[in-house]
Amino acid sequence: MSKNVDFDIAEFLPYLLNQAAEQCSLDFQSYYKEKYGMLRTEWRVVFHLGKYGLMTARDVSLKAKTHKTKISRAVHELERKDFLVRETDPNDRRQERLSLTTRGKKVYDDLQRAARDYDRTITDTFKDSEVALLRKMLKSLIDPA
Amino acid sequence: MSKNVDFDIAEFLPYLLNQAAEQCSLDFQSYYKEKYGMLRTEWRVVFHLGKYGLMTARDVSLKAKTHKTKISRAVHELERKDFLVRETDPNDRRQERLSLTTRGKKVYDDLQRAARDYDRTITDTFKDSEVALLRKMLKSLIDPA
DNA sequence: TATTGTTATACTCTATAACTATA
DNA sequence: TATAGTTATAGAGTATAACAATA
Repeated sequence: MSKNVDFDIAEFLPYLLNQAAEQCSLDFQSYYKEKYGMLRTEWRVVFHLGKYGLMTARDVSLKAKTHKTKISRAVHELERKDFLVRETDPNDRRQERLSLTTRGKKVYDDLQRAARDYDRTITDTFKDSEVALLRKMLKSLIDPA
Repeated sequence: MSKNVDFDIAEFLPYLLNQAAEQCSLDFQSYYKEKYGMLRTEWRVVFHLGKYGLMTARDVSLKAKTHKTKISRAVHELERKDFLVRETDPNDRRQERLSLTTRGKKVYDDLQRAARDYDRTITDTFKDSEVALLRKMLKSLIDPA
């Protein structure tokens, strides 16, 4: 057999992160998927427009750390569902100013509340200091300094 | 605009978990993908067989918390790549006993070392107690008590 | 030449149902 | 009837290159 008997995949961080992310993703998906038929990138776009107001696709792409092709498709779908509108920037006609429709804003308010509730649910069992540390560590894993 | 100005998707746990998981996953993928052409479920199977020796697909499925259809395909691929062999259990001919080949064991040893190195790399900047807490919290998110 | 956004394409991953063969 | 494993299929997510329009 192997000499490295102490290594345990069940303790391997990429594995734990993947399982935890998948679990939480599935849980929260039930809000935006079943209620609004949205996909992951779509609610991310909605969240950004809801929080920051008018943005270009590029802005969202940078903020959400999501590739422009994903954003492009999500925007297209959200427009089709009447959750956002876009208008060409007259000063630079390559860009489009994206903003939520009234309907989109309602969806944002609803989802944002659901997100906050869900976040509370899963952090409930931990101390505030522990949750703060968790977030800090995750951010550091995402963006190694 | 919205009244809930304090909600920030950049602090939303499912979002942070997903980004961190994706980042780590990509990093570690370079080991098993580029070197051995393996996919995620494949190295998970290799890791389990490497650690626990002979197992059935069902055992792996339970241990790895991975659906049997994924395991089935991964096993098929690993067999094709000559990383594992299977033999029907004579006592219950529905089951197959899976085990790594000599080649598979070498791959396991190599990947396991790489995994440990990678795990050290990303936990290096944190205190041991912090890493322990991180793992504990991730496990609790995966399996809410 | 560079940038914004789109389209095409391929690959990976996930989820589910239907199936086989055995028990 | 139940279980181990397979196959088919669709949906979701990701990655990249090539492109049009504009700057």
